[in-house]
Amino acid sequence: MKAQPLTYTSTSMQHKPISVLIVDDHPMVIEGLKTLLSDNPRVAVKTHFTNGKDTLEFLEKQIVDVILLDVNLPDINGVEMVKLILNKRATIKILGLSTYSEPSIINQMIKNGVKGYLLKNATADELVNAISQVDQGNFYFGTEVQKILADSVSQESKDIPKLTRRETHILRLIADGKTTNTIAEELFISPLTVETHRRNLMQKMEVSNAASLIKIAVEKKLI
Amino acid sequence: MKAQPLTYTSTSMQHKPISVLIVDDHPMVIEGLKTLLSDNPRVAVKTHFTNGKDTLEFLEKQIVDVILLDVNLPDINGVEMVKLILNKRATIKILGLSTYSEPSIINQMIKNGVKGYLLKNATADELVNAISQVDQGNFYFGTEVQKILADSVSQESKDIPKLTRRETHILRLIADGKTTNTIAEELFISPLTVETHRRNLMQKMEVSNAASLIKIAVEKKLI
DNA sequence: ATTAATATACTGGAAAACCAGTAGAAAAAA
DNA sequence: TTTTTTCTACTGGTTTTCCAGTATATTAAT
Repeated sequence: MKAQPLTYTSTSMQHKPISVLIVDDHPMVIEGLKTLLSDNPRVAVKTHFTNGKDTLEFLEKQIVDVILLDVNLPDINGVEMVKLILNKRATIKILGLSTYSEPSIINQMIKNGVKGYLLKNATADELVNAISQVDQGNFYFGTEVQKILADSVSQESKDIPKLTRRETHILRLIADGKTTNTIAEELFISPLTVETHRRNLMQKMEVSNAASLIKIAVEKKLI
Repeated sequence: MKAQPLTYTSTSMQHKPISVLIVDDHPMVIEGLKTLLSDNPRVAVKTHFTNGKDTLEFLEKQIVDVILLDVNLPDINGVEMVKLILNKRATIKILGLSTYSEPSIINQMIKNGVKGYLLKNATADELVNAISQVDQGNFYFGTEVQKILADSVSQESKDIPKLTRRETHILRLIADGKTTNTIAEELFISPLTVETHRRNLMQKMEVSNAASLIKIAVEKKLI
């Protein structure tokens, strides 16, 4: 059942295999991935590298469909790598790989254009599914990764102090870069009142200046 | 084969079909989706609704695996619906549906927790794949949707004045709510220097206070 | 009807930000 | 190597924010 090289089915037909490049500074991981993928005729591991520089050089001349990219390379960090690779070869699908899942890094990598993210404890099935999905141009993020991302998001939008309507309004105006006096004029109230609101806002947001106030407000999409 | 309740296969076992709820105010679309999905035994369309209220009422008592949710409902807008649905039933996977792809709305819906987004010109294969992926807890965003999202991102980060490395660094620190003196101490430079950088930043960003500076910086994802 | 929350407004003083102009040293680009 | 950019630093003065209180009229909520 698994020995048949040519098995066409209606939906998932498998033209030529997906060419994959593995980039990881840990040889053990490389071998592990190769083994896991060797069973599957839909995937062909083309070669591998253990650092960023060699990878980029290789990509000058050759191309692959999908890159399994470890986040922790010795020479160039993962976030930067994604940018450099896509700069060179915009069509390559990059699948981030990491043992741990640090939300900020994952977020940055997504921003830079990775198509998916896998933890290294992924099963063979997950691995193949992920490769196949990103090869088709879709995203793939493992359940655990999603959970971590969701956590970081919910943390972002959690404990947002409830602002009164007036406070929200004034916060928006502050964020627009308007001065206390301008706001006061606009709202037909005393500048001192605006000041008080600003202070209350800062207290509620637990910050000590308007800068942080606005940063938080913008980030939490309060305005 | 389909009558057997227990059929385990190694990889793609198809327990019971994925139960799907269609929510769209356009009957034509509903029928179209039903037809497209009727061919596939892995998907079972449970029922459909043409507005948000009925959908939410239904979900009080019953549950489905995946909801195909149109963005333009007559009573409740799509973004709001996602929030309301997930509030009630956090485990339901929502797949956004829309004829056009408005970046801002898509972004908001993603933020609110949709697992995927499909344009209405999707093929049957895409549709089934999307449903299957989100049912498994993965994300699915069609190629076209991704392109639109990428565009909106690049637009966000365009015409950003080029900041020097030092300026970027200091901007980040300012946005963190640190005072000039703190920054100076951290960077082992004079507060006056920090001041100069701040001024240059404001000039480059064409604003007249730190508030606007940070707002723009955060919005354009410079930091 | 009473309590609680919200929006309003003030004083007065310390700290920080903002503005305008100048200028030398170091690093990068030509 | 010369030029340009970037990073550094200063003077001196104005404006704004920030802090710590206090207090009253108007709304909501109980």
